Amino acid sequence: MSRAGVKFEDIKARLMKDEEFKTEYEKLKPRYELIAQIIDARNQLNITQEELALRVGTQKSNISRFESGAYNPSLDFIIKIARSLGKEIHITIN
Amino acid sequence: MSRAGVKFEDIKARLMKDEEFKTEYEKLKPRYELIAQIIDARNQLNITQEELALRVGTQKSNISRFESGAYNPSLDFIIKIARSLGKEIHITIN
DNA sequence: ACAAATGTTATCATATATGATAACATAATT
DNA sequence: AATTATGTTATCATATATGATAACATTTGT
Repeated sequence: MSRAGVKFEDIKARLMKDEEFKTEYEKLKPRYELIAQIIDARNQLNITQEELALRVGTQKSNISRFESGAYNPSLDFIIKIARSLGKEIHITIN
Repeated sequence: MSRAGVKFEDIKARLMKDEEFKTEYEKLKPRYELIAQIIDARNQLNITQEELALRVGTQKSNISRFESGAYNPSLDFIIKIARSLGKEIHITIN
């Protein structure tokens, strides 16, 4: 159909990818937002990853791993971190 | 000291246990509150564990296991369930 | 009371989170 | 620039979450 350089198939593929990306992002959003809050809170308290690790009862490498968002933490781990920062965690769905 | 039947050591042990219980409960509270919300939402939609499992892409036994609170779910699992119920999940610390 | 639907529990296999240690990279301080 | 503090990445062992299936229990509806 189109004589221009861009083919529909390509556009569709691109849009699909955007959709996929959006869906993936939506799935990961809560995790990233949580991590951002945790990092903020740790910075507010001016404590290092190592100090936080100590309070949580784990290693600094695990805190770094968590803050990097590279994996899917358990609820307990999240709760422990929040509490170690003197924060309460609230989870709501709506 | 006391001639009564209840010994201080026993009272202390009891109080310690209460403290332990309280601490344990505080740790588990967010999990239970989340589960309660999930169960509520599922009931609102009038869908079975099996139907929810289908939407999540897992087995009904896993949903039952989750709703029973018997284990420590991953963040992704929680998010998937919430989304499958048409809900957004919000996690805040403060 | 019976049957069907729904929820629970047990079990196994597999994937992955976490604990733990060490090496490395980067930033901060002097 | 050199040292120290902080954060990152890699790796391994172990515990546990999850997928999956099946048997069982309980509730619901007729």
